[in-house]
Amino acid sequence: MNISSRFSVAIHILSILEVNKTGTNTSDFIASSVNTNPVVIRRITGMLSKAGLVEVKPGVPGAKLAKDPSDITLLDIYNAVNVVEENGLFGVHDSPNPDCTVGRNIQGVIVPLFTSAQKAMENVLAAVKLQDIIQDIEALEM
Amino acid sequence: MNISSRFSVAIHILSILEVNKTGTNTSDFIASSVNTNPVVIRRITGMLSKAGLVEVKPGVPGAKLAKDPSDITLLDIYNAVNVVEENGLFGVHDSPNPDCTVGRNIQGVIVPLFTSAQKAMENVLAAVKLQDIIQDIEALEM
DNA sequence: CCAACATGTAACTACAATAGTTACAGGAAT
DNA sequence: ATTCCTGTAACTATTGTAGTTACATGTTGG
Repeated sequence: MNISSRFSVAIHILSILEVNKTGTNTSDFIASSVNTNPVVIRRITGMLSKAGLVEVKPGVPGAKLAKDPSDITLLDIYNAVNVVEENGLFGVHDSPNPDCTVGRNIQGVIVPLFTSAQKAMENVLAAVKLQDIIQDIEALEM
Repeated sequence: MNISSRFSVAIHILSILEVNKTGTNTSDFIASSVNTNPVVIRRITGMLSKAGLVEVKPGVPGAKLAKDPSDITLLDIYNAVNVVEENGLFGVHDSPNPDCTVGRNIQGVIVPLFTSAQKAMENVLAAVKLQDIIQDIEALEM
């Protein structure tokens, strides 16, 4: 299992919108950079739009960032593309047997642990801004 | 997407082995506590056995912990049941276009970030011992 | 005003992982 | 030798992902 590449593709899309901000970034153009189908790009761009990260209008070619890159965190993007449910990173078997000491208590014990493990991961994402990604990309081009 | 419930089931299994250490914990018995099929339990127990966390022999009813509960961390269990590849929590789209500034650099930028996010999550798991789980379960019974 | 072009989205396919199930081979012990 | 258990192969159903085709809808320049 892994977290859907929608997340990494979304970061890729937003990076292009900033790096190539003077150009017209159509789904076809972005798709050729990501190396996928334009419909995949439009689907993800739609999610980013609903989350208020991107501005895009039917019929009007190209998309633009709706916010400054320093106001967008990786966690914002991660939430936008709906790759992991809130407190749902770890699957938990349901309906354990209440007639067993372990069965009737296991969920209450592990769910908070799973939640805090997930939060620790998400906190790392929250600490990185799109701006940092752009800077890293441009630094690699020097 | 979520991380397979094999992980939570494995924690459940190991907890039973400790809490009911004086009894004979067959796959049928454990399955009735987890509320699943005995084969599912045997599959997971097999993984835990390969990882050296459990002792089980063909033909001999029941399984036993191979280590002290204070020497088993949730990370050990997580690794044993193979729910997430090393550095593979986040899926990354492959073959982005090298003719594009973003395309040729995006992977180099995001992979280390993904790795550190994953590690942060795994560090939380590493900090919890099976012994802690057992204590929490028993505390809830008081 | 309409032709050309882009976005939005439904519908379908292929593929992989998960979880449950049946069936049965093989080991252990009374 | 019978009985019970573990190990495992094989199959199913379900779900999520990613790619693709097709087409309706919206915009704009000539």
